Amino acid sequence: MPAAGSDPSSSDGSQASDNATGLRVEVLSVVFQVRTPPSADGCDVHAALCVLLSRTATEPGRWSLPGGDVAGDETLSVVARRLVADTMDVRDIAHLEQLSVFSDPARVPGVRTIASTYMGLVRSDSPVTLPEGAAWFAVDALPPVAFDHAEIIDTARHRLAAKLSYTNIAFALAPKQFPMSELSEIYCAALGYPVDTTNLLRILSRRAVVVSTGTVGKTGRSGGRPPALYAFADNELRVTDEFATLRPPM
Amino acid sequence: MPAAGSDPSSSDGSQASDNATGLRVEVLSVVFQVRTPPSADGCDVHAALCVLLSRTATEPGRWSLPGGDVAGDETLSVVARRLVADTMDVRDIAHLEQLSVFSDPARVPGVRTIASTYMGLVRSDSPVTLPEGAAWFAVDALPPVAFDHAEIIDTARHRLAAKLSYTNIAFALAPKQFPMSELSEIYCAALGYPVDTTNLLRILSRRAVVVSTGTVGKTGRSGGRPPALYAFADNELRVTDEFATLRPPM
DNA sequence: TCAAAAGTGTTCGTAGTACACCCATGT
DNA sequence: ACATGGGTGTACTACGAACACTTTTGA
Repeated sequence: MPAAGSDPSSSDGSQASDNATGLRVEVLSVVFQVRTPPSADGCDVHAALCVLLSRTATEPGRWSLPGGDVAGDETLSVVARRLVADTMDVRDIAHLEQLSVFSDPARVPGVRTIASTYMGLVRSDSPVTLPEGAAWFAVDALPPVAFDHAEIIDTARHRLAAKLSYTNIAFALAPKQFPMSELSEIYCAALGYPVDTTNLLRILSRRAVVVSTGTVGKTGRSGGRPPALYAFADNELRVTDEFATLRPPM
Repeated sequence: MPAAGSDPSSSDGSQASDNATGLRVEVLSVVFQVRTPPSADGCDVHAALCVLLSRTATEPGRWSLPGGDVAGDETLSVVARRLVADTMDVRDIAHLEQLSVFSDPARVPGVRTIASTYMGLVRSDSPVTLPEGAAWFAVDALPPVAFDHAEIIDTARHRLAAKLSYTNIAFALAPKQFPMSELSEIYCAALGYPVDTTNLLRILSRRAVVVSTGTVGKTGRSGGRPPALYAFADNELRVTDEFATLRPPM
């Protein structure tokens, strides 16, 4: 009733102590890379969308997302980057963006913990070497994961799929230069269904998302015409199809 | 390096004390309603997208978003609803969803405060009576606002505009029943540009977002044919145009 | 019967899909 | 020369924007 409003400096002591008695804020990151999944036992050796996970110390047999508690005077996106670099040795995240906050009081046992989550993308040609206890998993073949991390990964998958269709977000999944067929495979892996390479080029060209570099690549293992190499016009997120409908007049 | 991962129970004491020494989590809500703005001084007495603000205690002359610190074992969306109800007497938020987390260490002076923000929508026919020190402001005519609240409001505006074009989110802005012309005004107010009523009906009908109720309304002040009344098919958020492009085959 | 507002129908442009056909290279 | 993969061109479809025209009411 008193118009305390949102002014944080007007809060009284009882709330501050509430914090001190057990509110924890953790940052979790869903790091994606399109790569050949680890368990290439036989046939399907194609590229797949993979997530970065590490063995959980306290819950044997379960895997969890990289992250940790908030500390220091850093923006949370900086915290997310630092934690992934420290625990996973992954330092070249090409794009990082916020996902939801997960705040269910029962999401983890013990101290009430709120998770602020992020999605990070690593280019497919980025040479990552993981430390012990860390691994990539195809999103379609996840191991048992801790707490609500499966739900968080699912949120990230859907976010990525949605943004592929109306932004240039794939710049952070593809190498700096690439033949269109490779980009098509990346889209296919991230979306989960095939994409026509021909039309992909047309769409991305019209929107000026992708430009030709003029150079050509090497022809593949079994002959064929050498491909033209393309590159993304921007290296940061851009919305390329803002209004699906209800566009402003003119 | 040690695979602490994201397991919160594996964190050590230093981080917990870090929390205790001054990490605060606040929840802020951007509550929108399409209504006639307060300062109807003359001509433009049309409906506008308005935001709910209250006078700030510590920063005289500035207005701020409703909110407060996190306390108790509640999900943050419940906290947001409770805080708006307690401080603004607004209890019928038809839709509430998360916006971003704002975590710049310098966003408010004093104790480091992370803001988890929400957007709430109130139906245009909802009869709200605000307490002293609270008021609606047209988003195009905001008063001086505290801290980074202007940025938060801007984020909410853009989120709302985007979702109007690919979801049924307008169900939470419109009355339960309405003539199409009224819905058109609501879209116009929220988007900031005129919307063709004819085409709006066609689009929303095809997507089965809006259905005819069979009933007709009263004709307006200056004659005219009485309008058919429509209603939204759902009362919760639904994505109606998932893939702007790159649809799955078939 | 005239103005005002609602509803219907028509035309047009454009983006995206599907697919056939042509080109360049290695073996 | 032929298989293999890359690139170009051409319908076809569908959705949405714009706008003219008809219908129904109150004054």
